[in-house]
Amino acid sequence: MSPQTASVASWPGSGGKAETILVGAMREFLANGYAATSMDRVAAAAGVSKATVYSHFRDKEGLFAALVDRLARDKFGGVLGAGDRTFAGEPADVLRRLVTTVLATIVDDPEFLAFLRLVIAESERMPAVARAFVLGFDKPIVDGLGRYLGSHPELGLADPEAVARVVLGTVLQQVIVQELLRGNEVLPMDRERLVDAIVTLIAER
Amino acid sequence: MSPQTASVASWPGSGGKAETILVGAMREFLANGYAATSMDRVAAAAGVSKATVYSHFRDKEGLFAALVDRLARDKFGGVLGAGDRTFAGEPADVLRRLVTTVLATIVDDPEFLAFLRLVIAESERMPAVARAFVLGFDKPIVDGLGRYLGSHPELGLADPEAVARVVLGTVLQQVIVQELLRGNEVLPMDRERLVDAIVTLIAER
DNA sequence: GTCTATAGCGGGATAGAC
DNA sequence: GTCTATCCCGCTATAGAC
Repeated sequence: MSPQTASVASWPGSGGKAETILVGAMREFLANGYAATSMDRVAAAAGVSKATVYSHFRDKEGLFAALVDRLARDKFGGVLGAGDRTFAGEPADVLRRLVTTVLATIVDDPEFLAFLRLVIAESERMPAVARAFVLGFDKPIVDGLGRYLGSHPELGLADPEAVARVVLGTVLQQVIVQELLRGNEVLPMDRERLVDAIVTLIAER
Repeated sequence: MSPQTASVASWPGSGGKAETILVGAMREFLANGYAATSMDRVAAAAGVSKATVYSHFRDKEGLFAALVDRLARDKFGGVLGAGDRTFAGEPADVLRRLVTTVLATIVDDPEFLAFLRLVIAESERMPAVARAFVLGFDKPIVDGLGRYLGSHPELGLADPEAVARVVLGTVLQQVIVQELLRGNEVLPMDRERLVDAIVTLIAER
């Protein structure tokens, strides 16, 4: 309906407050998690009263669902936003570009990191959110890269889709262990070494 | 006043209730997360009164810390428990055995899965827990496998430690995407294909 | 040590004025 | 639509009996 950007935009009939509330809710939920976030804090963060929050969203779960929907739209576009150019060129170049881009997109975006943590944290109680994350984030990468690798028989890959999982895993490991779990403080690993390693394993020998 | 140390206060067979309380707390915290778990539910799950819980643990945070300590001891031993035999033999065999064992250890243990989810969920508010997880789980695998790969120059790996991260990432990806995020329902992938893929990439070509 | 009972507070959600 | 004020419940933590 409304292809919105990240800036403040109006929603027909809402006077723009739903947007303000969502922004406040985003800060609180991403910082504290679902259970530890109170509707009082959401209202305060948005600069409105609690009753106003409830006039725009049915309850806490409804607000959270709207927030997840919004974050999914905002964040998933960036990863494969380059479109057809993402999977164009020599395998080594494509792999290096894809891994570097995905890593930078997540690691350098604190909101994306907090979003990932929140989705994992609530995956048991909100499985629909978890599935939406897999469909919007993991599936495009695995499918796109799997098809690309499969279309290059000179790589000699018996199971390109499984290899795409290895690539995705390399990225996820860096994001989760080094960033979310603060592994950088006790078990450092530069992104560049990881990129070199995965590119070499698949396309440069 | 009471036996309130940071470590486990009693053992099975010692007749203590701290053990019973920890077992009840484990079920509740692993199922509901930290904030959504109430001390009433912990007491009920353990079959004691709330005051008894507070006589053995200073507060909710202290109980949680003792629980994490306990889970770390119980779970981290299993992964590399085989000891020296873990990194003995031909690279392809070692890799296949290691990945298969670690995957089975985590995926087939709902408690380990819930523990991992909990550690990620609370990693922002409890960074010490996150670091302990990295040191107890990731570091032994990365260091051990990295040294092993480095001691086999016939594999032609320029950066064995980074390759060890790729292996760890392959495992983590399967655990997080397929199990925690329920990817199996929308984006299936068998463990065997993943194991074959990573072994082939590193040691069989 | 363990219980029952309760203090004290903050949570989600709503009523009613404007 | 938006506010203030409030209801009612469940939470953490403790007091006091035994």
